[in-house]
Amino acid sequence: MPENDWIQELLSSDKGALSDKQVKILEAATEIFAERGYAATSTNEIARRAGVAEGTIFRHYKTKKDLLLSIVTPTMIKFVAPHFAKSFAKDVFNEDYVSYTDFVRKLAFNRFDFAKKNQQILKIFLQEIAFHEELRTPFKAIFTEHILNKFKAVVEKFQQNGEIVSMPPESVMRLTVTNVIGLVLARFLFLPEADWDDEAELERTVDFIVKGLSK
Amino acid sequence: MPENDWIQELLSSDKGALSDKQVKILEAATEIFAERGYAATSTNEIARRAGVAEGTIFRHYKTKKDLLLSIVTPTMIKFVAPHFAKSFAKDVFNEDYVSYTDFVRKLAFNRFDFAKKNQQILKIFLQEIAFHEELRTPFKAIFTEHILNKFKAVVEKFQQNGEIVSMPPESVMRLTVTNVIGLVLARFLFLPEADWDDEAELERTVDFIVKGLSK
Amino acid sequence: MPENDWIQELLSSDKGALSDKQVKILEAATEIFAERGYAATSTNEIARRAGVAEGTIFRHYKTKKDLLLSIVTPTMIKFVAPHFAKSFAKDVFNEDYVSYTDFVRKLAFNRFDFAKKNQQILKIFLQEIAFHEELRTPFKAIFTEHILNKFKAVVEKFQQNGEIVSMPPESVMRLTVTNVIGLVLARFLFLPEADWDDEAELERTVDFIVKGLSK
Amino acid sequence: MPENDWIQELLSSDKGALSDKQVKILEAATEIFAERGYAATSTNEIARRAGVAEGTIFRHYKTKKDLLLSIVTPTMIKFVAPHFAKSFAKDVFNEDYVSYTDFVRKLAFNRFDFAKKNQQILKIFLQEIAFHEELRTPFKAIFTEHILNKFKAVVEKFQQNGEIVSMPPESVMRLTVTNVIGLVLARFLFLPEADWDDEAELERTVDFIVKGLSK
DNA sequence: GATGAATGAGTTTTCATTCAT
DNA sequence: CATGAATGAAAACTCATTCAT
Repeated sequence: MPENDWIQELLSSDKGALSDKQVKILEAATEIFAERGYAATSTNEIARRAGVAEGTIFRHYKTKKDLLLSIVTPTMIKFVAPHFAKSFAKDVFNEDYVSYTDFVRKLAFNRFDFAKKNQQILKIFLQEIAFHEELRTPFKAIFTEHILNKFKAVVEKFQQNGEIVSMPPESVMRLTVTNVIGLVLARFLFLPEADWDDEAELERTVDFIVKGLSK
Repeated sequence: MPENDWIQELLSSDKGALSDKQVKILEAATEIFAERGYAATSTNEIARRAGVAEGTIFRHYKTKKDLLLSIVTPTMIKFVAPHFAKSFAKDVFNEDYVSYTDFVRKLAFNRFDFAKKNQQILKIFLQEIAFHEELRTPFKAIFTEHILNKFKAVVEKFQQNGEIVSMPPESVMRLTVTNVIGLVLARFLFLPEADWDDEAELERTVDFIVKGLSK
Repeated sequence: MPENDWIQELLSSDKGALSDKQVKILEAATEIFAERGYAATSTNEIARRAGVAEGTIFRHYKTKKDLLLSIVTPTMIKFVAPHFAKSFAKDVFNEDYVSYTDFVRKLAFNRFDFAKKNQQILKIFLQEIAFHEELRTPFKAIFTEHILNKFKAVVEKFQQNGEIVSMPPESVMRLTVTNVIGLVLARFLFLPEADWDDEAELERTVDFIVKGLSK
Repeated sequence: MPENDWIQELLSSDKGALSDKQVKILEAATEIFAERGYAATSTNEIARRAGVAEGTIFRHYKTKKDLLLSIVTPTMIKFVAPHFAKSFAKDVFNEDYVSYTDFVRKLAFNRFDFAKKNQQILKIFLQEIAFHEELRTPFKAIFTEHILNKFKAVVEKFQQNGEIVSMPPESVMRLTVTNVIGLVLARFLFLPEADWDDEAELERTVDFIVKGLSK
């Protein structure tokens, strides 16, 4: 079940003190939130699928929303925060790239892999960020602090050395990110049943971005 | 309120027999569905914002889901079906284009404009299509029948005449669509507050797509 | 539609001023009350089956209960009150009988015929008399005044002349009535689908009563 | 409260795991269903009379109809199914009778006693069987399987030995049953206030049936 | 008279949350 | 710690009745 990879990571992370029941609750909630959406999911159903009593959920999570945040927030942070050794930010931004191509390839493959392992949570995140301030605010903060400026620096570096076209760095970033996310969503959300050659499609997408931004 | 443009069109369309209260219900429901999501919206709140009794909603729409479908379906159809004279399909696909650039520009400006006028409904649609079979099935059917093959034909034509690169037409379509939708979402959903130069950003996006796909 | 015979009679009776729509409402209500019961029937459904607007019902009948009473009361009265020329009371009680057999035969055939023509209303009556004081009180009054004493007199007459057994007249009446009603209910309510020889079964029932009560 | 005898039996039966509140709900529902009829009873009122929250009802019974069936079905089954040691079927049909008189007496006293102890439920049953397929179908099945043929065998035996008259056994059964039920209904439903000498009335009824059917 | 849209009180049912065991 | 019965507030939906047209 690669969609629940995050739980393994949670378990092996420092907080690690998750009881057996707690893990089952998180797994069940993740599944059903992804299937039906947060608001349409009842705690009763989560309890049943997790094989625990309804009261047990509230022993570990004060409210249903607490449960949602407990599922989504760590992944959201892991998506960005640099103190996770193998994280995106470290991998992608804290290295020196010889070319924008290099950078985009790393970015795309890295995030594609991450999405593959966290499909359900990412789906929940995408659905719910629109409706929960508690998700939106920290996400914006983390994103701005850890990603935005580093990304911008990378873009400006390769604009200055002439590899990529002169336009507002925000536009470059938007176009780059759009295509990575677009691939991920098409692959895992919209057309998961289709017959994908992941490697080839990733390469095509990277080539497309780079050529589109080339001078 | 350009987000509710669709109601004007509904009113002027053949079905047109919408009572005053019915319009208010549709407007209120659209607003709140977009704000909080379908499942988190109560009919009581819709009634209050619409200024009608709760029972009135159910006189016009058998169930809450019926109300959702009544809001989303017409827009979904209008998005595609060719018998609406000025529709997307007619505009974009039933013409001859001298270049893929031409086609992409038309597509991007046309859909950008449509999205601008139908922000709320499109947001609702994007949120809810994941959870309602009643939305997914007809959408797939309409999309497949009215868009897919025509789009593919356009792509293959310009692949044959050498304007765009040789790769699976599905990939070309995906990359093209991703960037149009990506722009629309960034503009109206994720960063509506930012300082956008719509014209310029559209042009940049079109150029990017075309250059990225050029041979 | 012999079950709605009563409406014909209503029409031809003195009140006779029933509009076309009114008749349709009475017919529809009778049907649905008999099918689902009074409490489980909505005025909306009555209106639809009658082919009139819901408001029209309330133009003719102040409340839903009014409609019920309008359907059930005349039949209930007709069942007993002597001023309807051809009524039960006249037929059965105001004549001289040469034997109890004679009397029971008349009673049984007469009421069987009446039930056959008023199945639906009788069903409604039986169901609803348990729950509506407005039905129970007048029924008791009419029954006591017009039936009870006359019936008792008949019984006592044939007890005195030795045709039937000595026991409390109330018991004789109960046993007699039970068997007439029992036949009617079995025939029209419980086992209407069975293969009945009405004539023979009536005769059997009459014989049974008379023999059971003989000295 | 002899009308609720069934609950005692339910409690002492194998399922016995009825919580305190559950018993109160069943008692309250039985009372009000009998008073006003199923359709005219609100779950809110049941909850109030039972002294529980409305939600509690639905924790134990998925729907209001479920509650009805939970009340009526066990009694209905107990009325017939032979595996209840002291049940009607065992008592009445599985013994050898020396005469039809013997049989009718046993039947009448036995069912009279049962009715006395289950007045409310039997009233609900009689009212609602007309409107609920879920009640009608199992009742017919149970009745046909456990009663009909055994009863018929008894009748035919005494027709052959000449104690009772030659007529279709169905008619004999109808006349017999009619008078037992007729007595029960008169006694407990129609005229419970009257001054009854139960013993005497039962004897009269038995004598009447037997004499009426004698050769 | 007839209509049917509108009402609002009421109905059944759901659900997050609590708490005694 | 875990349970699951109980809660009560709120949800979706129904319905008899009214009233402007």
